[in-house]
Amino acid sequence: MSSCDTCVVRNRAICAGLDNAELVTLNAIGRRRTIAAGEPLIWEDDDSLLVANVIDGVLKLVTSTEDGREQIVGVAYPSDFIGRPFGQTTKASVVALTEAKVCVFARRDFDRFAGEHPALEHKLLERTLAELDRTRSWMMLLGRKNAAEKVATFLLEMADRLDDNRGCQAAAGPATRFALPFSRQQVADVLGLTIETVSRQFSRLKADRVIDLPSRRDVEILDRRALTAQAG
Amino acid sequence: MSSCDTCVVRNRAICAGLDNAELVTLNAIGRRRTIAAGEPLIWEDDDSLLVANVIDGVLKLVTSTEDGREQIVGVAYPSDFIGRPFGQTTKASVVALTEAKVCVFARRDFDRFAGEHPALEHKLLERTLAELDRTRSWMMLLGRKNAAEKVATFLLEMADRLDDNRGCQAAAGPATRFALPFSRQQVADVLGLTIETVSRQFSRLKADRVIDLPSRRDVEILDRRALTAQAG
DNA sequence: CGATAACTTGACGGCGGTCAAGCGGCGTGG
DNA sequence: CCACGCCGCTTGACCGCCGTCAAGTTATCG
Repeated sequence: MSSCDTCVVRNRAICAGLDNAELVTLNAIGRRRTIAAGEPLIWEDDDSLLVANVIDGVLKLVTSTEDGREQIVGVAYPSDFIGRPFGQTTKASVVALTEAKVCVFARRDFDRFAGEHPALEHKLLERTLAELDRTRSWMMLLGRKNAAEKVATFLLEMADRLDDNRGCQAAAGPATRFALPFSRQQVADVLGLTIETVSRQFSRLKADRVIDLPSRRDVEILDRRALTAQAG
Repeated sequence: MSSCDTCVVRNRAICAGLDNAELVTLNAIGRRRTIAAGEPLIWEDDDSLLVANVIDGVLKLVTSTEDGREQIVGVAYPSDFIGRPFGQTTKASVVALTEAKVCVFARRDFDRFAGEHPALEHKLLERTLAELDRTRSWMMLLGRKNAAEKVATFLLEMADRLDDNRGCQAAAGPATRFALPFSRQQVADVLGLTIETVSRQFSRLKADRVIDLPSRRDVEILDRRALTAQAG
């Protein structure tokens, strides 16, 4: 049963402004889909056929050059919107990093629905503006920060973003311990580094007792102050 | 006289969807302003008090670290929208690169007007989505391209973007000769390089007869094919 | 014509990329 | 239950690109 009634991101996603009648209409043109970790939802340079809301899980937006270099240009968390409405082609592939649940729409249907529902477009606009802000601050990181600063900034951002999805745990501020949804290679692809450099920076931070790495995917921030100081 | 009637970007900016009555209202809350080259319009971390449409000229959006490193995160050309509606603070300063004419609005006034005019919000959404696409492809450049590829990509993009503003010259395709609105340092700040590296890449391209540099600010593309090949 | 800022060019070194080997956790199969 | 292999990750050695520092050159403007 794929009803908006039971949707866990009902009040956070762009659907938040819609009334029940509108939700019924939206429900009729969308459908839920589960994507296994590592599976793509949208291919780079595809005709932009799909858009979607993330219900659960984490996905990456990635662009690559012909010779195989990759750059992760965005990460989508629950309640985030993915895809490119009102456009011809998407410039990035979307791939699930964890098992993910999404609510997908054919772009044509979504475009039409959006055109008739300004409240939805407004939500989408706010979200897009916020994403643009985040992307721009990431440009600063890519263009002007060194490896140590990149990794420190990354860990702090992960603590913030993953925290948002811990549900109702007393709005406890940023997490100090979390499971990375990224492999080392994917961290490298986010930061514009190589896997070896990322690994060395992680090891250094662990040796300096700024973080602990209880397992490959788990991170515990031991000294947030030190990490912030290194973030540039 | 600052009327929309005579506005040269009337049909390209986000105002394009508005009828005459709406324009009168918009006209009432906005005013034209001229900014000298090098002068700021918006300061980083300011309360987001202003938004604006670019009428003429080129402006940079720039973020900087406490220790003075700069990264240009966007460039605004005529008909582009600048500023951050619906938000608290802006994350970037806006500074004119050339003398610039803009149509400025108090953010509060603009937010209200936008809320009442879905057609305007729709235009703004399309524009923001396009800017996000461009920004993401720039992340690829910053994170994964080397100096030669960065400079080649930059020159090709400049040829395209500046071409858009040559007016009605028979839609002649990308320009082969143009005046950079950037100093060498600003090119470096766009590409995440140093001024010396930019200068060396320019010199190399000139020596290889891929481009000519008739003066400091002027560029002529002699061998577009070679430049494209080097863009990665 | 001189002062100043913008740019170019050269010498050099370090950060981070490349290549390669070693490690370790986990799943599979004997 | 243990042996084995695989894959992701770590670590080391080396080197090249590009940043840094410094000097020289060219435009621009009083």
